[in-house]
Amino acid sequence: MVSTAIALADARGLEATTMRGLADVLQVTPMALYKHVAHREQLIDEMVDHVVGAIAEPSDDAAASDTERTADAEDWRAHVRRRVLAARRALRTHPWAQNAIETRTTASPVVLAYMDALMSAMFDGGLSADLVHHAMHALSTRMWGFTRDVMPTPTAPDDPAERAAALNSFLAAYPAIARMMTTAPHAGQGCDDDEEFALALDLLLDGVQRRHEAGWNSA
Amino acid sequence: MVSTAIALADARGLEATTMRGLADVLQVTPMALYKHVAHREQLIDEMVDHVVGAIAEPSDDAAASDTERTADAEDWRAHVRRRVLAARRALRTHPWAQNAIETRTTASPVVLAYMDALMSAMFDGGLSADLVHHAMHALSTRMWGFTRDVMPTPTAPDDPAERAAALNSFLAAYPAIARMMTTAPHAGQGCDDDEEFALALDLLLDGVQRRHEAGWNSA
DNA sequence: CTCTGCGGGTATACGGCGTATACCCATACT
DNA sequence: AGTATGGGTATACGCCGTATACCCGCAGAG
Repeated sequence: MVSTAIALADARGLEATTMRGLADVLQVTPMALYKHVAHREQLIDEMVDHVVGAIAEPSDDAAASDTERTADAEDWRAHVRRRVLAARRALRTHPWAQNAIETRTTASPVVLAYMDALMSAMFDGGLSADLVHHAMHALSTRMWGFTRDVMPTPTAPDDPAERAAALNSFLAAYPAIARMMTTAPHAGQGCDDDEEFALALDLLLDGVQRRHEAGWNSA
Repeated sequence: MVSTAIALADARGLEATTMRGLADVLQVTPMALYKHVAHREQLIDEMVDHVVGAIAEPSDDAAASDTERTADAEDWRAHVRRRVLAARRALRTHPWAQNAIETRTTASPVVLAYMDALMSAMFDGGLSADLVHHAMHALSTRMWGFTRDVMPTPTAPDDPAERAAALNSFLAAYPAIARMMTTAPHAGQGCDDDEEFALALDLLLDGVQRRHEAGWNSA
């Protein structure tokens, strides 16, 4: 049932994954579902658990291939990075998971286990509890491997002339956006989300690492 | 009407801000609302615009008091920081705004204007289009001043004995979380969200600045 | 001064949703 | 042989967003 729900959400989104719709797919009465979950929210909880549980633990092999192996204490950064990228891979086929995860109100054991693994990698690297704490907050939902698409652009009109006009007034109204759109290397086509994500992640990990090396603490 | 809707959402959440409920508050038929908005989503669009529009532009005074004034080109970082913290202040009383903003499917002019201002501060600081682009992605939804609370802990049972037992097994199951909870400076009471936020923001801005100074580009 | 268009309100109704309550039946165990 | 029970069904309630149709008072045109 949970996997059917996941398939349904993959195909049609979380909104469209209703009790009645799911029952339909399962060729069953809506009320039958309530023999297995208490309510829709719990169904979603279980869907989240399912996909989060499927995040692969980075193996030592992967570790070896990813960076040359150095002292264990130095590895926390690569370890965290791999874990987060693994999460990204695992959740990539479940676009609904982002909203689902972010709207859960309490963390399940599976979720806690993932966070615990992340944190213990940092502790193993010698980071202070203080810094680990701040690092987790800074990572925030990025630890699940997704970023919000933050710039959904207004849809352009169909008519070419109108479109050109719309584009022009757009560029005039938002000069900085215009400048970025027209001069960034990838100008025109969409950007590489994976690269984007990795860069942002590295930015954060860099910062944490630097603070760690500087013996930083929050006081 | 929009401001009533905002008040309602402030008080009872976005979910509870239904057409019927809002109509009720306004002492009007539900259908009357549809003379002013095409559908609920548009109402939410307007609510978002309203609160985003209220984000204060940092004044030069604020700038002066925040950092000693240096060459304009050096100011981008402080400028962005102030703007984002202003956003945080403005949206703080509207907890629903986070979800609302993140679920909009196209950016309104007000939203675009805010992003444009952020980006133009960076351009003024001499950052490359490439870097500005990446910086915006890295900032992501943090540019609105909120962070997802990423660690909602399971609720503890009421009975003290049970609670202690639950806590113990919790600590045993998640050693790294346990270690952080018990040794981080703020152990026990909740953490200071503002400080947390500012730190994460600084981490990102630091990273961007360093890359800027290093003449970084994505190729 | 009447007519008319219309901005903004109302009444009713539809189809969807989550889910409470009550019933029902096959199988597995005593 | 009798019974508890896991998993299915039928029906119904109250909520939601919103389509459609009506209505009324005022503004401005003739």
